[in-house]
Amino acid sequence: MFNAIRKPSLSESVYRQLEDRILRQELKPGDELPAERALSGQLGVNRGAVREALKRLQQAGLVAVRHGGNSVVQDYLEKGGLELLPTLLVNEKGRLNGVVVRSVMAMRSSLAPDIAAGAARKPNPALAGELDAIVERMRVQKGDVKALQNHALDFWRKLVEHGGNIAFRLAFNSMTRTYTQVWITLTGVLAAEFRDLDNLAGIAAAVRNGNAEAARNAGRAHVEIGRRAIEKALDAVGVRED
Amino acid sequence: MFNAIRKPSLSESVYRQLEDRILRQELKPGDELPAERALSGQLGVNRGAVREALKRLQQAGLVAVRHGGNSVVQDYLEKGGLELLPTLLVNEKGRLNGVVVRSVMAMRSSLAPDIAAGAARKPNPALAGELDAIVERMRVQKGDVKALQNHALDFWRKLVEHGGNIAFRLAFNSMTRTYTQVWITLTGVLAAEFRDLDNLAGIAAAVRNGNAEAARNAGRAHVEIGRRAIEKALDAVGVRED
DNA sequence: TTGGCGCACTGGTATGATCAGTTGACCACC
DNA sequence: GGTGGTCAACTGATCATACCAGTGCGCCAA
Repeated sequence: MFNAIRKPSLSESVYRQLEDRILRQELKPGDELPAERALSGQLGVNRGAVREALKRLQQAGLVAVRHGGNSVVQDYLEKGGLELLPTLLVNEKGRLNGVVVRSVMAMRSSLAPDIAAGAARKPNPALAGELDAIVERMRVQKGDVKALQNHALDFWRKLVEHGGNIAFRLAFNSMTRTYTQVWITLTGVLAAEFRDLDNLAGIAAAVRNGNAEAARNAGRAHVEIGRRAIEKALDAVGVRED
Repeated sequence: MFNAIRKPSLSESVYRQLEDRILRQELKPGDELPAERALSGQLGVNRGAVREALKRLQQAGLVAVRHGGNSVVQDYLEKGGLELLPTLLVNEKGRLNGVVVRSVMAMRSSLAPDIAAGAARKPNPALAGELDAIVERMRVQKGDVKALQNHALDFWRKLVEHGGNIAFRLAFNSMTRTYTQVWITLTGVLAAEFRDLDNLAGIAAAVRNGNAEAARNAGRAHVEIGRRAIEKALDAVGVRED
């Protein structure tokens, strides 16, 4: 296959640059940004592009725009949302930030059991059938880790789609975007989890019977496999505990 | 005290209007928006304001903007993040959406125990002291539910700030924004939780000793009180289970 | 000390022109 | 019939230049 060519717009480039500088702490909370006119001059773009970028930064909680005064950098730890995770995940050199990886995996471990339980609150043979089908495909392709990874993501997407919890679903979207950004890096590390078909089958069975507790336990056991694998990998690279 | 007066900008108004129409399903996924020039004409604002709003909608995952073609409404259930919760929480008449409330409370129940556990992973007497101080203030003001509500939020904010998990922290920000939007409505409903100082004190003690499991259990017990209260209130109003 | 005034900043809004990507109709070719 | 080229009519993207509106400061008179 071929990859589509995407040319980022000017305002997109401006946004990325400012977002990066703020998240990398080059611009600290309380700092004032240059005036829009000055910024557009320094960046060599028209003022409209700068304004579009500033509006997005404002929405992301990274800057505060005040009519009559300069824009001020905000503390993303107090104002930001989960959308920031993909950017926070990698540093300026494109290397993974271990602390952020740990955080995301911990959050996944918190939510996954309840996502599974939510989908299994009532018996749902139709959904269980779809889940079983995915597990079966994984069983067939047990040697192809990349295929397993795709199927695993599909499995959880189905669960969260049918759980009826919109907060879980929106959080899942943010976490998926974070995850897919380091997709290839984690393929190998999470292989052990991808091969744990027993717990996935257990979740499917629990969904069929409407056994929320069984789904919760199987879900917890499943994602803990991946979490431990990540911890082990991070320890090996020497990322400190906190 | 007095409340500051804020006059929304044009692009803000445009954004709100389009966001609302999309989240209320008036504009469905796949629908094409009018051209920017047409939209600015219909809304009676300049094109820049429309473009600034569209950039924000794009960032929120609500529309896809394509050079050469019209912008297309996206499925927020697939593309949106937690930032959408505050808007989803209330319908066109300003009434609470019970399904969304349930979702948020469920997510809170998932995260809170692990947030408490994260803060208690290692002994932290300093933090424990601050937490105890908050609990003590709550004990003194036991009759003032609004004050209790503020202190409870402070308590959890301190926990999540010191837990070292950035994903929890960013999710907490989104949930807090959702929560504060219906602050007064929930004051009375959650009163029972606010008065449960025993579990909060238990969390503080666990933080002091570095007893993560104790913190997790106390946290779970605490938020479950509020969750059950919400469920009861929703049932009374006749919001169906799913 | 207080309040009013004015200037010099800032962001907010408006307009009109031009560049650039997308689509579909049309047509000449093989 | 399928291929590829051309062109016109859309669309968004970028630009330049005004002017309106809010903020903060210094100044000065009451």
